[in-house]
Amino acid sequence: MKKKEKTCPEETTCSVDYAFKRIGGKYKGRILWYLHEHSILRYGELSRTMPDITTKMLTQTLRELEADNLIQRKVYHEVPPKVEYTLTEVGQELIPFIQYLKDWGDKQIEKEQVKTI
Amino acid sequence: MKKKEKTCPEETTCSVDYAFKRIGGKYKGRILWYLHEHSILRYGELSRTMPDITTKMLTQTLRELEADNLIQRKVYHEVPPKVEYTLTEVGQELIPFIQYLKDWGDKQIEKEQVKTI
DNA sequence: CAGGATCCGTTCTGATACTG
DNA sequence: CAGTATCAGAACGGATCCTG
Repeated sequence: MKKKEKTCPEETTCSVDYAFKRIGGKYKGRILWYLHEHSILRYGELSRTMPDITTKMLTQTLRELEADNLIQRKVYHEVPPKVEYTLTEVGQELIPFIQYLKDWGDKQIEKEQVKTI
Repeated sequence: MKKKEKTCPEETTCSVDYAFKRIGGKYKGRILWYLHEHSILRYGELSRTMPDITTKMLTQTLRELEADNLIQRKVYHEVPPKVEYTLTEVGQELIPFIQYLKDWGDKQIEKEQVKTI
Protein backbone atom coordinates (compact mmCIF):
# COMPACT_ATOMS: atom_id res chain seq x y z
CA MET A 1 0.00 0.00 0.00
CA LYS A 2 2.52 2.54 1.12
CA LYS A 3 6.24 2.74 1.04
CA LYS A 4 8.03 1.77 4.18
CA GLU A 5 11.49 2.51 2.88
CA LYS A 6 11.82 5.92 4.42
CA THR A 7 12.29 4.73 7.96
CA CYS A 8 15.76 6.03 7.74
CA PRO A 9 16.63 8.08 4.68
CA GLU A 10 20.04 7.05 3.43
CA GLU A 11 23.22 7.37 5.36
CA THR A 12 22.39 7.95 8.97
CA THR A 13 22.60 5.95 12.10
CA CYS A 14 19.80 3.57 11.71
CA SER A 15 21.91 0.75 12.94
CA VAL A 16 20.52 1.70 16.30
CA ASP A 17 17.09 1.21 14.88
CA TYR A 18 18.13 -1.96 13.13
CA ALA A 19 19.48 -3.47 16.31
CA PHE A 20 16.47 -2.54 18.38
CA LYS A 21 14.18 -4.18 15.94
CA ARG A 22 16.05 -7.42 16.37
CA ILE A 23 16.15 -7.53 20.11
CA GLY A 24 13.52 -5.01 21.08
CA GLY A 25 10.57 -7.34 21.21
CA LYS A 26 8.65 -7.74 24.40
CA TYR A 27 10.39 -10.95 25.35
CA LYS A 28 13.47 -11.12 23.21
CA GLY A 29 15.87 -9.72 25.73
CA ARG A 30 14.78 -12.18 28.36
CA ILE A 31 14.89 -15.15 26.04
CA LEU A 32 18.38 -14.29 24.95
CA TRP A 33 19.40 -13.80 28.54
CA TYR A 34 18.00 -17.10 29.73
CA LEU A 35 19.62 -18.89 26.84
CA HIS A 36 22.84 -17.30 27.87
CA GLU A 37 22.42 -18.40 31.47
CA HIS A 38 21.50 -21.96 30.64
CA SER A 39 23.39 -22.43 27.39
CA ILE A 40 20.71 -24.69 26.07
CA LEU A 41 17.00 -24.83 26.74
CA ARG A 42 14.08 -26.83 25.49
CA TYR A 43 10.84 -25.26 24.50
CA GLY A 44 9.08 -26.34 27.67
CA GLU A 45 11.90 -25.10 29.84
CA LEU A 46 11.72 -21.69 28.31
CA SER A 47 8.02 -21.75 28.78
CA ARG A 48 8.34 -22.57 32.44
CA THR A 49 11.05 -20.02 32.96
CA MET A 50 8.78 -17.34 31.64
CA PRO A 51 5.28 -18.18 32.82
CA ASP A 52 3.90 -14.90 31.58
CA ILE A 53 4.44 -15.65 27.93
CA THR A 54 1.88 -17.66 26.02
CA THR A 55 2.90 -20.48 23.73
CA LYS A 56 1.88 -18.41 20.80
CA MET A 57 4.12 -15.52 21.69
CA LEU A 58 6.93 -17.76 22.71
CA THR A 59 6.87 -19.62 19.44
CA GLN A 60 6.52 -16.46 17.47
CA THR A 61 9.35 -14.76 19.28
CA LEU A 62 11.60 -17.78 18.95
CA ARG A 63 10.97 -17.88 15.23
CA GLU A 64 11.85 -14.25 14.88
CA LEU A 65 15.04 -14.68 16.79
CA GLU A 66 15.85 -17.65 14.65
CA ALA A 67 15.13 -15.75 11.46
CA ASP A 68 17.48 -13.04 12.65
CA ASN A 69 20.08 -15.66 13.32
CA LEU A 70 20.35 -14.90 17.00
CA ILE A 71 19.33 -18.33 18.19
CA GLN A 72 19.50 -21.81 16.78
CA ARG A 73 16.71 -24.31 16.81
CA LYS A 74 17.50 -27.97 16.85
CA VAL A 75 14.72 -30.44 16.35
CA TYR A 76 14.96 -34.05 17.43
CA HIS A 77 12.61 -36.10 15.35
CA GLU A 78 11.48 -38.46 18.01
CA VAL A 79 8.44 -39.17 20.11
CA PRO A 80 7.79 -37.22 22.19
CA PRO A 81 9.26 -34.36 20.23
CA LYS A 82 12.20 -32.44 21.55
CA VAL A 83 13.46 -29.09 20.46
CA GLU A 84 16.48 -27.33 21.81
CA TYR A 85 17.36 -23.71 21.55
CA THR A 86 20.80 -22.21 21.81
CA LEU A 87 22.41 -18.90 21.06
CA THR A 88 24.21 -18.52 17.77
CA GLU A 89 27.54 -16.79 17.65
CA VAL A 90 25.86 -13.63 16.57
CA GLY A 91 23.50 -14.00 19.48
CA GLN A 92 26.42 -14.48 21.83
CA GLU A 93 27.80 -11.17 20.73
CA LEU A 94 24.80 -9.50 22.25
CA ILE A 95 25.30 -10.94 25.69
CA PRO A 96 27.84 -8.43 27.02
CA PHE A 97 25.53 -5.68 26.15
CA ILE A 98 22.50 -7.34 27.67
CA GLN A 99 24.62 -7.84 30.73
CA TYR A 100 25.34 -4.14 30.79
CA LEU A 101 21.69 -3.37 30.39
CA LYS A 102 20.79 -5.79 33.14
CA ASP A 103 23.24 -4.20 35.52
CA TRP A 104 21.84 -0.84 34.70
CA GLY A 105 18.35 -2.15 35.30
CA ASP A 106 19.33 -3.61 38.64
CA LYS A 107 20.75 -0.30 39.69
CA GLN A 108 17.65 1.61 38.70
CA ILE A 109 15.40 -0.84 40.47
CA GLU A 110 17.38 -0.44 43.65
CA LYS A 111 17.14 3.30 43.40
CA GLU A 112 13.41 3.15 43.01
CA GLN A 113 13.05 0.92 46.00
CA VAL A 114 15.05 3.27 48.12
CA LYS A 115 12.75 6.09 47.13
CA THR A 116 9.67 4.05 47.86
CA ILE A 117 10.73 3.51 51.42
CA MET B 1 -8.63 -7.20 36.13
CA LYS B 2 -5.74 -9.54 36.46
CA LYS B 3 -2.48 -9.43 38.27
CA LYS B 4 0.47 -8.23 36.34
CA GLU B 5 2.95 -8.82 39.09
CA LYS B 6 4.14 -12.15 37.88
CA THR B 7 6.13 -10.86 34.97
CA CYS B 8 9.11 -12.13 36.79
CA PRO B 9 8.43 -14.27 39.85
CA GLU B 10 10.62 -13.06 42.66
CA GLU B 11 14.34 -12.89 42.55
CA THR B 12 15.30 -13.42 38.99
CA THR B 13 16.64 -11.34 36.24
CA CYS B 14 13.79 -9.10 35.29
CA SER B 15 16.11 -6.20 35.22
CA VAL B 16 16.56 -7.19 31.63
CA ASP B 17 12.88 -6.77 31.14
CA TYR B 18 12.85 -3.59 33.16
CA ALA B 19 15.57 -2.06 31.05
CA PHE B 20 14.04 -3.05 27.76
CA LYS B 21 10.79 -1.47 28.70
CA ARG B 22 12.54 1.80 29.24
CA ILE B 23 14.48 1.93 26.04
CA GLY B 24 12.64 -0.51 23.86
CA GLY B 25 10.17 1.83 22.28
CA LYS B 26 10.13 2.25 18.57
CA TYR B 27 12.11 5.47 18.66
CA LYS B 28 13.68 5.60 22.06
CA GLY B 29 17.03 4.25 21.06
CA ARG B 30 17.37 6.73 18.28
CA ILE B 31 16.27 9.67 20.37
CA LEU B 32 18.77 8.81 23.06
CA TRP B 33 21.43 8.38 20.47
CA TYR B 34 20.79 11.71 18.79
CA LEU B 35 20.71 13.45 22.13
CA HIS B 36 24.05 11.88 22.84
CA GLU B 37 25.48 13.05 19.54
CA HIS B 38 24.23 16.60 19.85
CA SER B 39 24.21 17.00 23.63
CA ILE B 40 21.20 19.25 23.46
CA LEU B 41 18.34 19.41 21.02
CA ARG B 42 15.16 21.37 20.66
CA TYR B 43 11.89 19.76 19.84
CA GLY B 44 11.96 20.91 16.25
CA GLU B 45 15.51 19.73 15.78
CA LEU B 46 14.62 16.27 16.95
CA SER B 47 11.66 16.34 14.67
CA ARG B 48 13.77 17.24 11.69
CA THR B 49 16.42 14.71 12.57
CA MET B 50 13.82 11.98 12.49
CA PRO B 51 11.40 12.87 9.72
CA ASP B 52 9.63 9.55 10.04
CA ILE B 53 8.24 10.24 13.47
CA THR B 54 5.04 12.19 13.88
CA THR B 55 4.69 14.97 16.42
CA LYS B 56 2.37 12.80 18.40
CA MET B 57 4.80 9.95 18.72
CA LEU B 58 7.74 12.24 19.29
CA THR B 59 5.97 14.01 22.11
CA GLN B 60 4.73 10.79 23.58
CA THR B 61 8.12 9.16 23.43
CA LEU B 62 9.84 12.17 24.90
CA ARG B 63 7.41 12.20 27.80
CA GLU B 64 8.04 8.57 28.49
CA LEU B 65 11.76 9.05 28.44
CA GLU B 66 11.34 11.99 30.76
CA ALA B 67 9.13 10.02 33.12
CA ASP B 68 11.80 7.34 33.23
CA ASN B 69 14.35 9.98 34.00
CA LEU B 70 16.45 9.29 30.94
CA ILE B 71 16.12 12.74 29.46
CA GLN B 72 15.52 16.18 30.83
CA ARG B 73 13.08 18.67 29.45
CA LYS B 74 13.74 22.33 29.88
CA VAL B 75 11.05 24.78 28.96
CA TYR B 76 11.74 28.40 28.22
CA HIS B 77 8.64 30.38 28.90
CA GLU B 78 8.92 32.83 26.07
CA VAL B 79 7.31 33.55 22.77
CA PRO B 80 7.80 31.63 20.62
CA PRO B 81 8.19 28.73 23.00
CA LYS B 82 11.42 26.87 23.25
CA VAL B 83 12.04 23.50 24.74
CA GLU B 84 15.35 21.80 25.05
CA TYR B 85 16.04 18.16 25.67
CA THR B 86 19.17 16.69 27.13
CA LEU B 87 20.22 13.36 28.54
CA THR B 88 20.13 12.92 32.27
CA GLU B 89 22.97 11.20 34.02
CA VAL B 90 21.01 8.01 34.07
CA GLY B 91 20.40 8.42 30.38
CA GLN B 92 24.10 8.95 29.79
CA GLU B 93 24.79 5.62 31.38
CA LEU B 94 22.96 3.94 28.57
CA ILE B 95 25.10 5.44 25.87
CA PRO B 96 27.90 2.88 25.96
CA PHE B 97 25.41 0.17 25.46
CA ILE B 98 23.66 1.95 22.64
CA GLN B 99 27.06 2.49 21.11
CA TYR B 100 27.73 -1.20 21.39
CA LEU B 101 24.39 -1.99 19.92
CA LYS B 102 24.96 0.40 17.08
CA ASP B 103 28.30 -1.14 16.27
CA TRP B 104 26.75 -4.56 16.29
CA GLY B 105 23.98 -3.31 14.03
CA ASP B 106 26.47 -1.82 11.60
CA LYS B 107 28.28 -5.11 11.44
CA GLN B 108 25.14 -7.09 10.79
CA ILE B 109 24.02 -4.70 8.11
CA GLU B 110 27.32 -5.08 6.34
CA LYS B 111 27.07 -8.83 6.49
CA GLU B 112 23.64 -8.77 4.99
CA GLN B 113 24.76 -6.58 2.17
CA VAL B 114 27.59 -8.89 1.34
CA LYS B 115 25.17 -11.77 1.11
CA THR B 116 22.78 -9.81 -1.04
CA ILE B 117 25.45 -9.15 -3.64
C1' DC C 1 7.45 26.82 18.18
C1' DA C 2 5.92 23.01 20.65
C1' DG C 3 2.81 20.68 21.32
C1' DG C 4 -2.60 18.78 22.47
C1' DA C 5 -6.82 16.40 20.81
C1' DT C 6 -9.27 13.23 17.69
C1' DC C 7 -10.10 9.71 14.82
C1' DC C 8 -8.99 5.45 13.00
C1' DG C 9 -6.54 1.57 10.81
C1' DT C 10 -2.81 -1.77 11.86
C1' DT C 11 -0.24 -4.47 14.70
C1' DC C 12 0.52 -6.83 18.69
C1' DT C 13 -0.92 -9.89 22.53
C1' DG C 14 -3.49 -12.97 24.88
C1' DA C 15 -7.05 -16.81 25.70
C1' DT C 16 -8.57 -20.83 24.17
C1' DA C 17 -8.90 -25.02 21.65
C1' DC C 18 -6.67 -28.37 18.90
C1' DT C 19 -2.69 -31.53 16.68
C1' DG C 20 1.42 -34.52 15.01
C1' DC D 1 6.28 -32.29 24.00
C1' DA D 2 6.13 -28.64 21.01
C1' DG D 3 3.79 -26.50 18.86
C1' DT D 4 -0.59 -24.51 15.29
C1' DA D 5 -5.08 -22.11 14.46
C1' DT D 6 -8.51 -18.88 15.43
C1' DC D 7 -10.51 -15.00 17.34
C1' DA D 8 -11.00 -10.83 19.94
C1' DG D 9 -9.32 -7.07 22.60
C1' DA D 10 -5.61 -3.89 23.58
C1' DA D 11 -1.89 -1.19 22.34
C1' DC D 12 0.52 1.22 18.91
C1' DG D 13 1.20 4.38 15.24
C1' DG D 14 -0.16 7.79 11.88
C1' DA D 15 -2.96 11.70 9.69
C1' DT D 16 -5.14 15.72 10.49
C1' DC D 17 -6.68 19.71 12.75
C1' DC D 18 -6.29 22.88 16.63
C1' DT D 19 -3.96 26.04 20.35
C1' DG D 20 -1.12 28.94 23.84
